[in-house]
Amino acid sequence: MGMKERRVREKEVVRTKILDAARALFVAEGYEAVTMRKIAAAIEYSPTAIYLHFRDKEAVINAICDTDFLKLAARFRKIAEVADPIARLKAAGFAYADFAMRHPNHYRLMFMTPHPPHSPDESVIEVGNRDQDAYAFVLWTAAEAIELGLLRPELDDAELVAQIVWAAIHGWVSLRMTKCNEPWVAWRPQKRSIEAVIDVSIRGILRGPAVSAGRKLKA
Amino acid sequence: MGMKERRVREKEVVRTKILDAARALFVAEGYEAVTMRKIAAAIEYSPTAIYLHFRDKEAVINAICDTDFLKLAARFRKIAEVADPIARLKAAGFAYADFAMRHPNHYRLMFMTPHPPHSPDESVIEVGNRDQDAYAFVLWTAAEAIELGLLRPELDDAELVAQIVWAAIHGWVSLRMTKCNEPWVAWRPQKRSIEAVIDVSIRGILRGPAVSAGRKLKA
DNA sequence: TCCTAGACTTAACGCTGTTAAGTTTCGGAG
DNA sequence: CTCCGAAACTTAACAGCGTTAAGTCTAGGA
Repeated sequence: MGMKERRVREKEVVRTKILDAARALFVAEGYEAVTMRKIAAAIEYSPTAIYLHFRDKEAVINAICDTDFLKLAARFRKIAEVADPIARLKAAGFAYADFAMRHPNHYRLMFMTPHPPHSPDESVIEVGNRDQDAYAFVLWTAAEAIELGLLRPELDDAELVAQIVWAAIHGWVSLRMTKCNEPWVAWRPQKRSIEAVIDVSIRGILRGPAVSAGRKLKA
Repeated sequence: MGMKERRVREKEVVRTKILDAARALFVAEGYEAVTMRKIAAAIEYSPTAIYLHFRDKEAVINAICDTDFLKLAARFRKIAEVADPIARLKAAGFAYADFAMRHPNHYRLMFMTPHPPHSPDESVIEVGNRDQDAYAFVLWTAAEAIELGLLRPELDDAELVAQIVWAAIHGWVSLRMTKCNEPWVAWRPQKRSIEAVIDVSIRGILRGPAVSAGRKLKA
């Protein structure tokens, strides 16, 4: 009976081999360096064997990114316990930046290269579920901050607020990644720098400290 | 006598043909779509002819980006006339975002893909000259804002301030570019969105309105 | 008239992702 | 036990890429 299941299990083994070999290449040298032939050589199969397990090269690398991004989701799940939405937003910002800097090639592929409209059905990640989808998490937190009246009254749109803070942190991350070795920009220490970015973003959206609602400059 | 100059002139013509053909491909379809063979076909030369005018494919595309980026520099030169550094920073932010959205492929190549340490001698752009180098422009403006005491006292580092606002706007631009068609993020109208990003960044770095120096929360 | 320098082409190399066709292996049915 | 069919895998190839070595052709200068 269990014959079929054994076959499935064996196939799963090869699939995992492929993913592990591809991941090693990917984290070390990035998308371009991952070659069907190199993966094949690493696992001692022929290049075409990979196509029995994945539709194409993109599918291989998407599988890697999907599984690895669940680790970020796990960290977010912890952060979700923070009650204060502002503190939560800050914590998420740090976690996001830290994750990105630790997995630069994953990050680059997922957030810095354009893709054909991602078909959600073939991904593990559940869109809109804030335990799996980082954007949904930020959106949820922004909505809560608005509801508690913590933000400036113009910022009544959670989607907009989420996009603002996401942009700031993503901008910091991606500039660091692509321009880290440029001689014409003097990067400050990573910790100090990301702290400043998060601090400025939060202050920028926050309702001013003890300034009564009516007293705002229009400039 | 003028024979040599004529030869030089003729060579320049071919060089320009190459650049024009390559630019057309580049703006329409991006780096990957620019192929030595396609350029060659467009100008009715053999692919190898291109190598008589450019070291390699990268050199062709760098030449395009360099010349086109001088247009951004021209806009910045106008903005340099704005006296108030805060207003100048805002104006530069809008100009930067506008330029990026109008030349997405240029922008992607220059700011969203990693390069081997750029050798400055073979580029037209003069690093550190704020009339040609956009980063130098922002740096200069940030330094002036600090000097005039317009920013929060912790932000006494022009380089850091420049990086913060650059990150925010670059983040907005690059997210828009790569994730513009994602169904899971509801982008707000471009104008409203970039205005919010710039507004939040500026408010985040600005000394609070009429809050005396001693009264800041440490949280 | 001959020579040389430069512009250009042809043919090729080694690499890529991908596919059509062929081989090998093996559990299950007759 | 034999045969079949399906699944796993390989070999060989295609079309494309950037790049280069070698050869051709043209025209100005001696």
